[in-house]
Amino acid sequence: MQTKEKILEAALSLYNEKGVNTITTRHIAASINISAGNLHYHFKHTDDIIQSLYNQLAGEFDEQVSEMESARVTDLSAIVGFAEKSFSIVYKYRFFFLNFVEIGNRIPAIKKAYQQLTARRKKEFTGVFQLLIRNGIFRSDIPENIWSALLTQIFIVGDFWLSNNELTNQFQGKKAAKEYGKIFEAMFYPYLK
Amino acid sequence: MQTKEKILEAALSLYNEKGVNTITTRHIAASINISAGNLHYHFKHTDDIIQSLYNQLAGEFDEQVSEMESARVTDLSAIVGFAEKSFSIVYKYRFFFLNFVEIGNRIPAIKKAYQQLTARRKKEFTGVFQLLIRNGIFRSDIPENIWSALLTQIFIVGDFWLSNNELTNQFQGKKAAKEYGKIFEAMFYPYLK
DNA sequence: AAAATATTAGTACATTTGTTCTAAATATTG
DNA sequence: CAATATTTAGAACAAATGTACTAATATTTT
Repeated sequence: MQTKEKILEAALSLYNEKGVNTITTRHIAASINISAGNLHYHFKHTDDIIQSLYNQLAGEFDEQVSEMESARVTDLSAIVGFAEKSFSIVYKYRFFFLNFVEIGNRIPAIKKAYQQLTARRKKEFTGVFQLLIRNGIFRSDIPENIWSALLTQIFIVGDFWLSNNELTNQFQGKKAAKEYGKIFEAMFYPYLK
Repeated sequence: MQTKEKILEAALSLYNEKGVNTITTRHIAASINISAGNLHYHFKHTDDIIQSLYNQLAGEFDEQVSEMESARVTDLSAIVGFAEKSFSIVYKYRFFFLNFVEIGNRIPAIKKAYQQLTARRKKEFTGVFQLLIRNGIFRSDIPENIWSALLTQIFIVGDFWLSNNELTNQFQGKKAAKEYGKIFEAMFYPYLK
């Protein structure tokens, strides 16, 4: 494996484990037995590492939105399936979501990219909702502004379930994604016909 | 005003404005024209300042939960009222909520206190839900696990609406609380009879 | 194989930060 | 008013951090 990849892999692992603010380039370098100088040859600035990891994350989300685009959504299970995939991406890159605001402020390009990604995902979800209403899965008596609010709720829960877990339940490892998956799924229950 | 109070006031203001991680004790001291040495006479450690601010925050929340306890909740407007109050407390101490996980990990006493507070608020909300079902405001055909999931959703949205705003909409000042208040209120809509 | 290029370790430096220490000034108490 | 305690400013320090620089080594190209 290339040094560059090794750095990214080690950084992700350490950031996830100890938090993005406690890990320095020296820690990352030491963990793969290279010098700090070498690390900075590959990534001039620490933020370049974080940016690279965000690009990975965004790539995986993009892929998932594309799948959603091309899939034929006929019932709730499709949404649940996408949610599961989202949750596992969030878990994989959890250090971002546990410090999202700070990272977004520190690296504006990340905030901007995230906004675009969110806009795209929102549009996708709106389409799915309309389809599920037409198919008689979702209630047809819900006003537009409630659907719109639901979308925001979905994104808040989708982005911050991990933070809630960290602060309260502290389910370990993949169990967290599983438990919060159920909570996420329950969001749709009262909208079912 | 006592120096100690001045420090807390300045810290809250600067933390809210620039984020808890970019502000140092020197910044806080400078902003009220005292020396860093003096500041550290009043607060030996930086974290003592944050802890003090958390105690203030928890006090205001406690007060609000107590009100909820004693109030006679007969319709949704009561919940909305409590939510508004919560939202304004969150806004007042926004730096916490924008970095909650990190602060909680850095100062375990805060995490612990927050968990207890959350437990108390959850119990309170559960009581209110039951009342509203009995009063025919909420639907009576919702299974227990869905109510329980709703509670968690409520706390996630209640704690992280600000983070979502920071990352996406960026409503300024009190407008943010107002807009997200609407989104919060909408959470209850599909549960209404 | 020689030359050019890329990669690496190690050192060094400037800055920042939390905190401690000292001595002066101020306020409080007897 | 004298003694005592509190508060304050300012200097000083050690540790940490990001990153630049240098020289050696390894790899690739010609």
